[in-house]
Amino acid sequence: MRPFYRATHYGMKNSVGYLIRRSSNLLMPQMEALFADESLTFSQWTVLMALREWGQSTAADVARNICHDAGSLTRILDELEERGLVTRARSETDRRVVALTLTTRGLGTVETLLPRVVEFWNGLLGDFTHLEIKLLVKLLSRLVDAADGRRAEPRRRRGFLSHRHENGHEIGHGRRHRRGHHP
Amino acid sequence: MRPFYRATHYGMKNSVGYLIRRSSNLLMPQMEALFADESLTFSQWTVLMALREWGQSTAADVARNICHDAGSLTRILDELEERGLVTRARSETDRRVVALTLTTRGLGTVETLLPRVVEFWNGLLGDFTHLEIKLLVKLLSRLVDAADGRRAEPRRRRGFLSHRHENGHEIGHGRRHRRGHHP
DNA sequence: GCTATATCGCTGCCTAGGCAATGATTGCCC
DNA sequence: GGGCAATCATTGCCTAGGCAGCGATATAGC
Repeated sequence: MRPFYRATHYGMKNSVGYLIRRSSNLLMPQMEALFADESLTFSQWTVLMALREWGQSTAADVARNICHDAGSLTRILDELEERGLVTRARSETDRRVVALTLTTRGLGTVETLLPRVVEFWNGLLGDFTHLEIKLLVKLLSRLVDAADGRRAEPRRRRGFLSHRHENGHEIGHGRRHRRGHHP
Repeated sequence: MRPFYRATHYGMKNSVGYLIRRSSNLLMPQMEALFADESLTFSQWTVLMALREWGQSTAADVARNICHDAGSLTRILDELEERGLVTRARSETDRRVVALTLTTRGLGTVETLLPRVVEFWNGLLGDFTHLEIKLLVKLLSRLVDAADGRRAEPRRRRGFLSHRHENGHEIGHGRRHRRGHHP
């Protein structure tokens, strides 16, 4: 395949990287504004969505799915757990693993907020045809896949929890709210 | 226009927001890896590209163009100036404004790094047809425009420097390298 | 059974970047 | 021509998130 870009013609206007970054920088704050009254971060929202969508899973899996730092995710989960939106339960079959579940309250929050998100996107994409949106989604998905394949293969394991539904018992013994908590 | 998304069918796989964020999170680190030996941040790179592309402009304009926090940009410029890649010159016609110019060294850096970037993107988009890439760029541009229009109208002024080429003189009197420098 | 290696969740540390406030300017508008 | 509001670059403050390192556990090789 003949290459698309040439050094002599490469500009920001036709650079996918620049456009991605710019749209990300523009969109994330606008998304967060939708959750202001629930004081949810966009990252927190994404975690809730991920759990709703893929059901029970582990922190490591969620981190990979939403492409987020695992260490940072721990702290997000701390808060979500404290607010009663998700549940952590240590797995019996693999004691390294903590199974995450959306509580009914957490699910409720998602269902409450979802209409706003949908409305936001419908408004934003107001003068895109359905075909164009589908195309955009498809192209972006392929881009993500390509970018994902380029990271030195942290192979995405089959979800260990996807077929078994038995899981351990509660372990919520007093988590600190945030970092920097040193009495 | 009939809306595209519905709350009942909204999932991450078909969500533009999720895809944008994910690709951004995936791509930015990979881009930065390209500049590791020059120890350039992706943000720094973007600033250099912006200056190369739009010629001399002001910090505020660059901040808007690349959609970056102006305060943070000051610090980026501090470093770029210290490394001799850009030049700050206070404008004579509007003394609030500092005109930014890419030095020859800065331009050289861009020219050196550009082939890598081009190669990276050509590789990443290896199994996209040219038409698909053009389509992606066009759709993303429209998305950016839509998202940009939604921010309460911080009206993008005509570049004040775009037609006059006279500008002030040097002002590089000892900038601190980084923040937190308080002797 | 025993060691080496990988993965899990978690923590401390550090930096980039968002936000708000500042002082210096400019232009608007009456 | 004299305020008033907007814009500029800059700064300090604070937080989210990337990174490296940890102990616990699991797995593979022998």
